[in-house]
Amino acid sequence: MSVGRPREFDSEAVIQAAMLSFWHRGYEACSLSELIDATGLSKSSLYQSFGSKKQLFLATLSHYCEIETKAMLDMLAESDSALQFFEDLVDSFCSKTIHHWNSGCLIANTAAELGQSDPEIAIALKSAIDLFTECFVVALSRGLEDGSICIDRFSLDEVASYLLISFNGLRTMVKAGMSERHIVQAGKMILRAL
Amino acid sequence: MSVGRPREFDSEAVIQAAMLSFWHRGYEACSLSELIDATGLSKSSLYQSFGSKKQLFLATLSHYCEIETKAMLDMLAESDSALQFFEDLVDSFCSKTIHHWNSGCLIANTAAELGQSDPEIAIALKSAIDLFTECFVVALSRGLEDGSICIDRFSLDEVASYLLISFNGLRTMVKAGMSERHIVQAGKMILRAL
DNA sequence: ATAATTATGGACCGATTGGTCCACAACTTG
DNA sequence: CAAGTTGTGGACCAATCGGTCCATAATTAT
Repeated sequence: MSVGRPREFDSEAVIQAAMLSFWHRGYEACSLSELIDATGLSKSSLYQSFGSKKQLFLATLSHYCEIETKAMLDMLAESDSALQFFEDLVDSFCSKTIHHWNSGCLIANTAAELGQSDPEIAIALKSAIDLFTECFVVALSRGLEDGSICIDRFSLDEVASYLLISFNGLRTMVKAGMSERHIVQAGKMILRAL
Repeated sequence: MSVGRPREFDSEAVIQAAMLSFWHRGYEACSLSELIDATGLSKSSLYQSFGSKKQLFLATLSHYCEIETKAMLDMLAESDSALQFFEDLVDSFCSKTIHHWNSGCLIANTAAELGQSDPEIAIALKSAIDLFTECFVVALSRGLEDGSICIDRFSLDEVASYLLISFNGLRTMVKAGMSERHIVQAGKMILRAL
């Protein structure tokens, strides 16, 4: 074990709490005092452990990618078919309309708010895109195997990108307050491409 | 003419300048001093004319809707067919990948950053969505007339919503730095629904 | 026990935030 | 010209921003 006073908090729990704050409020709007309240850490502990607000944010971004892709792959594994997986995924986006629990997708939010303005965040966004795309590629290829999905004229990663784009649009528009009927029908139209 | 000292600036030009600042930097990140620099107004003139940062933002939102929908309807009027119009629209989104001139769509950016957190902005977002949807409905019905577009199983406004959603996803992902090939191919897939 | 190391809380920092206020400039109307 | 009205620039404001620093607590290694 290392020398010195042991840390009194669970790093992952802290990142999880910070992630929720950033997710709900956006990067700029989420102040240090909010992060301190949410994580329960003192300012100095936060800075000692993560260096800066931006670095903490980058950590939450990669944590987000990790848990979201893991959740999707679990969901895929339990689905009867790949198509069913995608339908359930779309349903989960839409159902959040009702519960007012919607904060969109952290990646899409970050892309919209910060885009390419910061090089480090731009890199994180790019790798997040790649990760989610890869996740959908896995699902799509299972769909080709189990016959629930049919793809022609496009490659797997192109279709995966299409889904990523459409799903992000869907979640953002849910957040924007689009009517549930339009969201649900759009979800069906998106999946008609499969 | 009204009594008192006449104002020395053009309201629309000020809103246009403010719009560009908000668009490029986001609501929270765009500070008052930036707005003052961009508009050329003094702080007191800005507050006298618009009341607050938020109200100025609301004004820029409605200005954005006005000029963007007008531009789209002009584009539609000059298109050979409605399908051609949508293809050109998608091309215009994609070409911005190259020019690094991309700031996404102000409505989508605002939805992602602020969502339902502020009631007045939520209302503005809703009416923006309705306006853009209506714009697409017009284009789609022209497509039904000129035969360039075929719709079955869905109503006009549902397809319009689908396009709004997909286009917003597209523009956000351009901003996120997705590769041009994936963007272009996704654009094609989106339009396959028509 | 003591030295070394790390964690923590809180005081403190300059800069900036959105916003107010007021003296004065500039104009119209009588 | 005087009275009335509105626009403008800049001084000013409390609050908050992200961030630093340091004395002290808590632990391990010697």
